[in-house]
Amino acid sequence: MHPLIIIIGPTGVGKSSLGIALAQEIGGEIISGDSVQIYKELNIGSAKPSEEELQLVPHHLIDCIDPSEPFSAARFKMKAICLIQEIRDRGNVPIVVGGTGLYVRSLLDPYDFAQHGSEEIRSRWREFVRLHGNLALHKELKERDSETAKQLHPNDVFRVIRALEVFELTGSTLSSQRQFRDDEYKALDPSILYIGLTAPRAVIYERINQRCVTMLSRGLIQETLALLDIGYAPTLKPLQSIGYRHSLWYIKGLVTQPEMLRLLQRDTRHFAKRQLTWFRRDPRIVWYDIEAGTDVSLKDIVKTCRSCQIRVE
RNA sequence: GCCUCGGUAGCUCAGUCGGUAGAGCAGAGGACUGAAAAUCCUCGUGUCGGCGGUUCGAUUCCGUCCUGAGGCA
Repeated sequence: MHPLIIIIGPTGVGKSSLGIALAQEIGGEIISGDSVQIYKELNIGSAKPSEEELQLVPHHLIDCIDPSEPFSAARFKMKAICLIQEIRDRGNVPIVVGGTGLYVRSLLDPYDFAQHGSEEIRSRWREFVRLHGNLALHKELKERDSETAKQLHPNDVFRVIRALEVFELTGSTLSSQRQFRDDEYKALDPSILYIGLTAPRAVIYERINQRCVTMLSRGLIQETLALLDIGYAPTLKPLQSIGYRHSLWYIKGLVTQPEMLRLLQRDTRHFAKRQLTWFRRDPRIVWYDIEAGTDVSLKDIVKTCRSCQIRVE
């Protein structure tokens, strides 16, 4: 048996605490599937579990990468797969907890991140866009990989450049390297339990609004200032994420604090909606509504664990 | 009580020299293969405050009533 539990869901529904409770219940170790909590120093804004919570059960891939170090879905996949094996070897149950859809999905479906990235190639194309515009860039891709070009909107410069980069690096098209269609979901091994945590939209939004207020009172802006003090550049990728981006606007004097809060709340809500869009179409997820009460969910989940032969104490 | 200015999409408002209306914000749906908390696409019918009148036709003009803000008593 190769037990694995995955907990996903929109931001702020309580994935972390469910993960911890479940890990304590069945002897699990947590692997974070979150693209921001992985960074050190980013605590308040990433809603990282507290020191005390992190002590309760073993946590991995959380609070472990320097904010200046580039990270990616590819690196996540590599590390997470090793960790899952190690945890199983220890006789524990790996529990992946996180809201970063691509990261989590990369563990379940045959995503091929084989082609290495090249910052040099990317910046060359970025310069091309600056000079000739989105449409010209898209045309370049069309000439090399019309299949992928058809799937990408010319304004999605980010992905168009990635496709051009892959072509340049490998000499073959991204479309020919695809191993599955995006709407294909591989059947899961019966010992994998894939849990989605959710709530009515209004509840999710209310929790988010409240959590943003709490983040500010806990010192989100001070945390961001401290990062700058240490010497981290405001242009670093992790500092462009929700919360830190907003703090930087405030610090630069672009917005007032009430305005910053408003935008922080709005962007977090939008983010939660995107997460739901991503996860909603995955038919393998078993959804639990937190309105039913987390305790009840936990009991149900443990029961489900037993019935699908996941080793439980 | 009188005068003035308002009452149009969930919110703030624009507009129609009379031919049933449109922006921003909020919201919704979707995409997603090495930045993914990123990046990107799509979506605006609402008794134009109520009731009458004029008109072929009124949200637009007139009357009246309700209602909000301000001013004068």
